[in-house]
Amino acid sequence: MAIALIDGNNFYAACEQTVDPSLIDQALVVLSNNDGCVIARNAKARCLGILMGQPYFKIRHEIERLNIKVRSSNYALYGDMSQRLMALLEKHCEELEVYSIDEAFAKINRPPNNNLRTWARQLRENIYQDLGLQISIGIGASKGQAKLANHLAKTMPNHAGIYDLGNVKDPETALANVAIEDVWGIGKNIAQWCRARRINNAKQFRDMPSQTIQAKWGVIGIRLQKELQGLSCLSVSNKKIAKQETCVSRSFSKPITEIEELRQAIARYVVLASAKLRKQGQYAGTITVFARTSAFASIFYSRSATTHLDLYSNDTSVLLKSSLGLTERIFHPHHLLMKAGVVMKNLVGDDCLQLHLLERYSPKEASHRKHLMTTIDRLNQRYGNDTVKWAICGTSKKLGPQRKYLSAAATTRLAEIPVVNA
DNA sequence: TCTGGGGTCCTAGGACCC
DNA sequence: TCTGGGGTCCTAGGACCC
Repeated sequence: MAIALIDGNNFYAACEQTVDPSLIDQALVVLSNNDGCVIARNAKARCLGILMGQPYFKIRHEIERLNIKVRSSNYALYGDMSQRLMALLEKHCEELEVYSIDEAFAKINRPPNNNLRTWARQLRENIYQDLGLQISIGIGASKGQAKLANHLAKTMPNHAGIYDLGNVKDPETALANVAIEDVWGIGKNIAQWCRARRINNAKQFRDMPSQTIQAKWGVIGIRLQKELQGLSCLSVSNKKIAKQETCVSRSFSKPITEIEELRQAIARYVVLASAKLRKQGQYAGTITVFARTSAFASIFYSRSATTHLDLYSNDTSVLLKSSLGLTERIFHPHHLLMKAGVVMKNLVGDDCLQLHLLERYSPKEASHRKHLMTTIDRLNQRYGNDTVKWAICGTSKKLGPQRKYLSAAATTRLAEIPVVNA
């Protein structure tokens, strides 16, 4: 059994190009919420030296000078394209684990001749034909190897987006060519630690004494190493695992200094988080709200406050009541607050919801409330997020994100479908 | 002036219990 | 002066991912 990692190349940028043909052949970057920094770019923009994570305001002039196109992130579009991609992959793989918006692990049986290239090539063709998206496929004996192979599929131009660590001539050299920073699971800190010990690439990490790794990085480090050695420690599973927490947070487009504004912001996030809970079929037992200055502020300020609910809930008005009471505890009038959020924790599913002697509502009321929430969710889903609003959320523009370069909801809104002139 | 958002897993240490 | 041992639960913080 082999494991493949399949992902969309430059996914966000590619999605933008599929719905706007004028972007094809152009260098393109996609910005984060609030048009903060670069979170995706296509090959052309990369060649022009645009890096991931660069703050937009720092490179705006350069981007204009180089005539690079810019888009604000459009998650409705990416989410929808992702669903289509995953549905297609499911058809072509034995077992599929959706790992992120543009990635999935797949289990595949190796054919007797050990050659999976034919399967992979066919899959790439199908996806391109149906969605206009390019994918890369990495194959190995474990998730770690599959990730590594996927990296090689992208960086070795003569492999046409497919790399099978279990069926190539010289995997050792390829491994030695993967910088330690590019290994899945190795971030800034572990990489720094490795470099200091002259462990500079994936091969050296795989072969270093495991006791050394164990002593510093514990089970996580050991697991990483074993995965690279081809010993599978992380299983591939298509089961949806219930979330342990759910968070909604945003940066503001301008700093806020009034408690009323903070209250509105928290209210908006609670409304979104409650809808998320209902979609996931979960109820929260604990709510944390937080507010902070910009991470780059001269004096950093950050406060959080937590409350435990008497009864688990996913009813927006119940959660609003509990969380708004916490706002005073996190507000500070002399700090320019730039970001706030709410975290729902201690989540339980429909199936293991404990009944309580002192139920909040009578059975009849409870059923009414549930019906009300479902109706609100449906209306908002169908006609857009703010169709039914809670008055407490207010109308302040500061709290909404800045998205100057937003593309159309081309796949999720009938009125915005791209028009093709024959 | 402007620097994203939403997650997971693991560990250490404190509080508390018997 | 002496001041146990073993366990659980919770939280904060570190590290990482896309």
